[in-house]
Order: sequence, then C-alpha cells, then structure tokens
Amino acid sequence: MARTLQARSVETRARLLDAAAVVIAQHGIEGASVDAISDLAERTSGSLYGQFASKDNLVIALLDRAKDLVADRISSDIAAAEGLDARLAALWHGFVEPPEPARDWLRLEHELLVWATRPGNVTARQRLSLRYLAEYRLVTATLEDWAAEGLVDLPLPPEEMAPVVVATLIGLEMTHRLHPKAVGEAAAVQALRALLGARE
Amino acid sequence: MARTLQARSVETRARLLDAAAVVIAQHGIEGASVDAISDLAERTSGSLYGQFASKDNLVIALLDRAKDLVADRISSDIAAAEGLDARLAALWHGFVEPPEPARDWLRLEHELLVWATRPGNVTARQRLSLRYLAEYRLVTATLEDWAAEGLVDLPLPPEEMAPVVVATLIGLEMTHRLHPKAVGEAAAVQALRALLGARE
DNA sequence: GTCTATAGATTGATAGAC
DNA sequence: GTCTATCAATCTATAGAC
Repeated sequence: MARTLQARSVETRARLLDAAAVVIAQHGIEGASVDAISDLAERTSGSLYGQFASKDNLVIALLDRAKDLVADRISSDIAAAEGLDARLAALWHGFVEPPEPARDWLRLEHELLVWATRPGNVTARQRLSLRYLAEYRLVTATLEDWAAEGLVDLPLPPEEMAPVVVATLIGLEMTHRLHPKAVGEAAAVQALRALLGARE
Repeated sequence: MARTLQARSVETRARLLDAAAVVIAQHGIEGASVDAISDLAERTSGSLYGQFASKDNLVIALLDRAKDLVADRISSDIAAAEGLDARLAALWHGFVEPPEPARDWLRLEHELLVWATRPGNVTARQRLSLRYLAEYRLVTATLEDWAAEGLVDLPLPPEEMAPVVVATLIGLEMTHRLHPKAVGEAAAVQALRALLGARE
C-alpha cells in the first residue's frame, strides 16, 4: 500500500514536470501559471505546492532534468552516422530541426537559459551552469575522438572547443527559429566543418 | 506652444522606451510591469497607454529600435581595428563583453528574441525577422570586404555566412553569461578565425 | 497627452479536510 | 500527498478630469 501511494507521488511529480515543460515552452516561465500546469498534468495546484513548495522550485527541478533525454538520442544518432559530414548533419538535425515531439525541447531550454541568467536568479544560474559543464565534458570527449580519428584538426584544445560548439548550436537554433530559411542543413554543415577544422 | 507639447510627447515616448529596456533586461517581459516601467520613466501608466495602447505594442516598438545604437558603435570599433585578429577581438568585446552601460543590451535582445519566437507572437516575430535581415546585410558587406582584402577564405558565400556569424555571436554571448570562464577572448578569436577561414 | 482613480481579472500561495 | 476553497497581492487596461 505504501508502494502504490509512493508510486502515485512519483507519477504526480513526473506529470507536473512534463506539463510544466509543455506550458513553459509555449508561454514562457512567467506566462505559465501554476493552474495551467497542474490542469494539464490532471492534478491540482495544491499538489504542485506539495511537491515543489514554490513555482520557482518547480522550474529549478525542470532545469536539472530537462535535456538528458534528447541529448542521449543525439549522441546515438551521431555515433550511428558514418563520416564527418553525416555526423555534423546528425548534430544539426538533432539540435536545430528535431522531429516531434522533441521540437519544443530547445524552446524550453532557451526559456530556462534566459530565466536562469537574469541578474536575480543566482541559484538557478549555478544549477544550470553545472549541467552545462557536464554537457561540455560529453562534447569534449566526442571532439577528442574525432581528432584521434584524423577527421578534424581543431583550432583549440577539445575542452576549450566544446563550449564554443555548444554555443554555436544554441545560436544557430535561435536564429533558425526566428528565420527558418536563413540557415539550412548544408550551410550549417559547411560552417561546422570550418569551425572544427575538417580535414577531409 | 504646439511645439513644446509635441516635444514633451516625444520625450515621454523615449523615456518609456528607455525605461522598458532597463526593466525588461532585469526582470523579463512578463516580469516587467507597466507600473515599474512608467515609474522608472517618471511618468504614469496612463501615459504609457496613451503612447502605445498596450504593453505588447510597447515591446514591439522596443523591438524596432533596440539594437541600432550599439550596432553602430561596434561597426566603428571594427573599422578602426587593424588586422583580422584585432577586428575579431573588437567584435567579441562589442558583442559579448561590452562596457557599461551597454552591458544589458544583449540581455534585452535575448528577452525580445525568446518572446518574439513564442508560437503565439506572429507579428512580433515578423518584425524582429525584418530587423535581423537588415543586420545580415551589414555583416555580409563586412565579410565581402574582408574576403576582398584577402584576410579570409570563407567556407560559404558571404550572404550565407552572415547569419551563421550572427548566430555564433548570439550563442557565445548566452554561454558567456551563464558561464563567464568557459569562453574567453582568445578562444573566441581563434574559433571565429577557423569559422571564417582566416588566411593569415 | 498625461494625470488620478479604479475596475476586472489573474496570479502565487496558504489552510485545513481527507 | 492531494484535494477544495479562498486570500491577498498584483497585473493590464479603462474612464474621465484637466
């Protein structure tokens, strides 16, 4: 019995986080009311406060788990691709033009990023900063592999290159959202090739 | 007399826009109340509605005039610099680490960008899109100059390269705000050199 | 065009039953 | 832990005087 109650609690938490991700991606953090979130989760705002104590806390919890799912998928897509261009194309598609339902994932990521870097939100910024550090480590490892394979001749050490690559992808996605036709797959691949010092 | 009344009106409009830029950069668009904005402008919320009819309209007006001032300054800094590295460093400093009081300019730009690209805000997105198109044209012209001088060997035609450069700078700035130590001037210059296919 | 005053709606959060 | 009910604060926007 304690099992099922606990399971119910875990599910409520997950439902609220999922709902928050959707509503925030659509309306922004301040535009996402606790009522809208709990309604979509088919729970009440009372349960939201039981789980997270405050709206800010809910957003911070979202910050921690937001990206991992999609990041994993992108990694496997890249690993499956053969040759540098195919891998860069996989990176582009995974990041900038992902298929549904992941399309909104980076929208959410941007909302969180902008929110967390507001002068006031110190806790959130530190939290997000840690998660991006982990992200950089993953990219660093991938770049090291590519360099070892002789695919690229990086203009910077892999660990300095990683944040630049992430930053470039973030910027490309944001530009692409504003201006879908300005940057396409072919242009992105060429730009990434130059950035990484492609050899072939 | 009509002169001075008109002048007062023009000044009110400017004061409201300036105040909106400051408050939005700090608290985001939804977090910036019309009262906070009009207080900082030393006007009342009534005058705000007299000028802009709605809060959204005020933000859209801000969208149109936001960037020009700083863009001009950056252009002149770049023109003054000698050699490719100095120009890229000027670009980095103007964009990512501008001196006060321009520090908040890109914060505002990001708030507007995220807001305008929400699924609902069609008008705002189109408006901002136009402004970025103008921006791309400026960057295109600069890249053409650099290519003509033999400083760079671009991996893409200048007009396709321009949005990529802007996107990269936007991403770098966002990353830098989250993580000031992750990317420094030296790394940014090296990365931009690679991206542009620097020859020297 | 700008002010004062206020309407009308919505928000984040709390109290207490179960 | 989740619910119902509700409060106090805040917000956008409007009305009418000047």
